[in-house]
Amino acid sequence: MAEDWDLYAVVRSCTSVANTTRAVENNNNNENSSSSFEDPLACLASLTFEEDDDPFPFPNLSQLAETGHLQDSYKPFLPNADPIAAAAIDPCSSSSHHGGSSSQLHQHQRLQHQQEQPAAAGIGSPLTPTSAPLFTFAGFGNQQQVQPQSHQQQQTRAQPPVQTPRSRKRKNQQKRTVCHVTADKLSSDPWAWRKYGQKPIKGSPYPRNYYRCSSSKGCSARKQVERSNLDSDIFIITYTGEHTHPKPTHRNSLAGSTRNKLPTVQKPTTTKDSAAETIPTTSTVSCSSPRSATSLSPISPTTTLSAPEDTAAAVHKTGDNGGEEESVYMDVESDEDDDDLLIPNVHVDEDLFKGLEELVGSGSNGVGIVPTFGDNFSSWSTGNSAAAGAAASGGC
DNA sequence: CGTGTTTGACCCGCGC
DNA sequence: GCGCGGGTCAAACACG
Repeated sequence: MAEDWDLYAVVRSCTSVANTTRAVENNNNNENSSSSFEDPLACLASLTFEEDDDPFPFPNLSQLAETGHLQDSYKPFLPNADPIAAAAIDPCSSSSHHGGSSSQLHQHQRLQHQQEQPAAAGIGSPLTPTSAPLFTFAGFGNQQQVQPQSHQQQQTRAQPPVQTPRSRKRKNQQKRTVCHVTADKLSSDPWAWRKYGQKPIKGSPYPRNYYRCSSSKGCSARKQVERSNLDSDIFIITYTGEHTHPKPTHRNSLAGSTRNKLPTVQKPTTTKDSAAETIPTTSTVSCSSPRSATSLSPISPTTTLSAPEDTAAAVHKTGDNGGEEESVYMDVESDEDDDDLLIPNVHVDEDLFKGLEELVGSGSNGVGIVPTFGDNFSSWSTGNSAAAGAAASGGC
């Protein structure tokens, strides 16, 4: 079991975790972000974690891939991926995805546009739909430094990067990594995330969820998850801050993490138009948790799945898109100076989902098997919410 | 008891 | 300077 988990963890880690810093550096060296597209696994080389830090040294993905198992999973990330699918998830549209809503993202993206230099073709791809990286990994690989939007502003303001009492860094001052992932692959990373807030976003029917790393106190890593209002199948994950600790191998306690709470009917977050959907990125990731583990779904840690009504939709879309394009696009804003452990997208084996879907049935909520979003997404509708979540995030 | 989610209130960055 | 809106806090509650 443990081994199985490890495998998942490893795979996930490999697929998803990218060292921002290194990735950036590496990619910068390549200058040609597209290179990463061409070699989806290339990004793995830039994985962030030190061996010491990572209890699960990355296996030979290439080998795995050769075996075919991963190959299928990664197909989508391969160069030959279907362009159409790419278009579907066109990162470029990210700005549009948000609709005018997430201003930050917008700004961020705008900034990107502005600041992206020729060399930045990589993420730039997101700018060019046709060339847009179909998948996530490309994104990872393409992580590139983007000046936080407000750098300029910050300079002008000459505000000390001092944290406010609320430890709120100036907007855009933090490193940010934006990922676009499909619902079924939403969130999966080895870290444990704890939700600390949810806010309706103006202009977007979906609320934005705020998570902070709960693996370690004092860890400043945070992530925001919101649905694209243009494509409900796409989730926009924004990582900020850095993990100040190695990837969690296990959690001290699973209490609460595996709660089997019924989906709380999330009342519409006060916002006017907010549909109040909570994204289940759940946080909890108990990697070594026995229960979470594989027993349920080795899905991604904070996996997000689809909401009941969306469940089918999400699945369908996925299929429509060609299946699996994990369309994840991610761009990174970061300084190269630190060891970023920004969490990247994790790719969850599509086959797994397919299998689960089959088990559950398209219309079903997948009770007991496949975690699905509650009506509001705030919690797993299945009884295994936590487990699923754990699985999701921990790769268990 | 420890950890997680929910959610209203508050803080404050930012545009006007 | 003002107001909007995003980000965070923290109490209440749930779960194992």
